[in-house]
Amino acid sequence: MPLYRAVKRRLLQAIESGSLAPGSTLPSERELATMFGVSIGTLRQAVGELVAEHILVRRQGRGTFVARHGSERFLFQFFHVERADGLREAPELELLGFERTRLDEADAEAFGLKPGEPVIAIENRLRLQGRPVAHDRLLLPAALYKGMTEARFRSRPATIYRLYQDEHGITVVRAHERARAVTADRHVARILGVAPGIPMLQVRRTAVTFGDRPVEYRVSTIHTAQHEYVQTLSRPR
Amino acid sequence: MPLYRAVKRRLLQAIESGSLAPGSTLPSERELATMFGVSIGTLRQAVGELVAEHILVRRQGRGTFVARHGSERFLFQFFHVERADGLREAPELELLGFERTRLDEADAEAFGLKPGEPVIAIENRLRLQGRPVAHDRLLLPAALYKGMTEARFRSRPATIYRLYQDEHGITVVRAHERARAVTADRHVARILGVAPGIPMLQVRRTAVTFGDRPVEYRVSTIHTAQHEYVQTLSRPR
DNA sequence: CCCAATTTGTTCGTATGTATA
DNA sequence: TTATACATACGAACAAATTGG
Repeated sequence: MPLYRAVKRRLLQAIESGSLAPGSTLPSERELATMFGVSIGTLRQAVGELVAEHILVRRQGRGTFVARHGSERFLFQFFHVERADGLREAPELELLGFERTRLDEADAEAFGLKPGEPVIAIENRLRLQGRPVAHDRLLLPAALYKGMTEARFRSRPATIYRLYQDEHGITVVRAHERARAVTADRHVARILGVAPGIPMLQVRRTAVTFGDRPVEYRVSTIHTAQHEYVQTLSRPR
Repeated sequence: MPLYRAVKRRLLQAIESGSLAPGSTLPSERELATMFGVSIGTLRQAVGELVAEHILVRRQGRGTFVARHGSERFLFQFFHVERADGLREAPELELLGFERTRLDEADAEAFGLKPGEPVIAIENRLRLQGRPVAHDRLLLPAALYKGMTEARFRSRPATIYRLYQDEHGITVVRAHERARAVTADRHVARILGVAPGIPMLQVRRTAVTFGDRPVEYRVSTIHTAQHEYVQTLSRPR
């Protein structure tokens, strides 16, 4: 294995273990190079890959930081519903339900966990421009979110992913999504104020942290009459 | 502007202008560095960015090449419908229609071009596991696809994007997509053999080449009863 | 099968530029 | 202004992969 990859691994371990917390500043490149016993060029190559993966952020004149959630930009990366005319806005979120339960067969399959696993189930309504647009159902493995309470969830200052990170040390690094068209069931129709049976976009997302460990499973049901689900694809990795 | 960016621009211009064709081999790094009058490190930095953008491909011991379409991987990058159980397969494609027409108001808006622009309109049916799963309607600016005929389109050996590249020198570098749930209209329902009115996933894609110039507009209508639309999201750029 | 030439990959180190506090 | 940090540019040396003889 190349030396710079070994350095990258050690940095990644420090981040995953929490000894380098999100938002914290790394030692300077010169110091890190000395610590690891490599040249500054090699150190920069290791850091460069972590920057490319959005795990670190470099700022000229200031330093290198462990990336954290919460920026506007990041929000839109994981929530990219916008009005058909292209207007983007942060969603307004209402907590409709919060309960502790256990994974049933179907959810366990989709989540990649075992049936019976204790989970926290959360239900949200999202509004854009004041109008209800989406319904979310979240499942969180209870074992990872010790001390999570409805009050805490309700009173969080920033985004959900930021809450995971700040309160539970969980950093979402990637998410897999699967989309399909469904008809609105009575439950969702009532919550969003639409007629049952109309077509809705259903997005099932599994969010993972380092090592592809699942940390959140979410089913979003989106009313796409006035809004659309957007993304950009680039050439393969 | 940093020197390596100037070098990158010159390389990019050579690719866009066609003097470096897709699939061709670049001169060695040492030669390029001499040609551009920069150090090999600076040359490598310029090439490195183009590699990161998937415009060039480096192979140790062999050389550096201008990337081309056509790999299986690339296909899946832009066509990512798979069976609900996760099975992935290349789609079987049937050409249903091929005609020359002009952009109407609505399509022009979505495509980012002027109404009345001459276009080639193509209609396809896609099958997976032998069953009709999606309907595509493509619009191509006729000005960019001179000499395109139905016979040529029908007899292409590889993917559509590869055809664009080989026959018309058009390299698709990125695509923007907007998804929504709709009800199947009579036309699409008949083609896919489903009941009119059932929910379908509609994906509208604009494919662009260098400089964000649109080169294809496509509306896919996907039957998501047995199949799903999949993707992976990573942290922000 | 091995060798030699070629090409990219990795590592090193130094010097200078630019942004920030 | 000064100090510190990352950014850019240079170039040398060796490693690893590939190709052809």
